[in-house]
Amino acid sequence: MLDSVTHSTFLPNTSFCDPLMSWTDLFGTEEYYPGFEHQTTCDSYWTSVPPEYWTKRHVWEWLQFCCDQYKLDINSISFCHFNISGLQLCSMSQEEFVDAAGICGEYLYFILQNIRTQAPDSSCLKTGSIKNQESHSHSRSSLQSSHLWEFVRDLLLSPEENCGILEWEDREQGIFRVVKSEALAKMWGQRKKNDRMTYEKLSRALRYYYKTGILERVDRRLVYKFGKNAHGWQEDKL
DNA sequence: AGTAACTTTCCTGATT
DNA sequence: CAATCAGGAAAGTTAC
Repeated sequence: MLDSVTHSTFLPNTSFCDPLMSWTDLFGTEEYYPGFEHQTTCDSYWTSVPPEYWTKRHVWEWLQFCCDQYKLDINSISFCHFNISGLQLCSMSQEEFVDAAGICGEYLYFILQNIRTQAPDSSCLKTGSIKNQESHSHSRSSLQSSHLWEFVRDLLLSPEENCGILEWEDREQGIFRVVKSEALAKMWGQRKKNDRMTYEKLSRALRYYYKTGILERVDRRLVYKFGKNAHGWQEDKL
């Protein structure tokens, strides 16, 4: 399960202050978190907000991020144990992490402790502070590294940004419909800073996912289904 | 620096 | 007819 994750990935010298990773990337727009950010396209970094101040939603997004980033098995995580604020998260012992997420719990605990020690670290704050966000806006953003299927998934899961572009056809089975194809393409293009994106091209990329089991073919126009290798979309796991 | 994975671009032809 | 689907091919990009 964790063969792709070696312990060295989480050694203390591993930086969790990745300067390419923004708070927005991890936690979405400021609409959810009016207390943290005030710029619409802010690029300040998530380490600028200590985990103690995270909301439940932040905690959930962080778990998802860890699964995506470190290839942890999302199915081994009991999300109901993590329906808690950042403050509560920080008060959890390593044993409690293991209880809630098995072997992944150990890694999650370790990652969290790294973030906690690095979030107030001056070098992180220096590079990650809101004041310095302008310089980062010119650097490579991990927005560009987000995969298409994750972008689609996250859009599906955030009605505020969705604007009726995507909608669930069958929530349990992970079947969804592209309602506004051109709008979807435009939004994807926006994320990739590519104004030549079209639904034609986007759908070609989606079709490649059939091969890898991220998506499954549905014999209906503009309808797709998450495959067994897609994760993070299931309602009861959120 | 090299490679593999992923995405974009373009295309031909089929289907709705 | 216009939009979408299916993939092949190849080039471009990103992550490691």
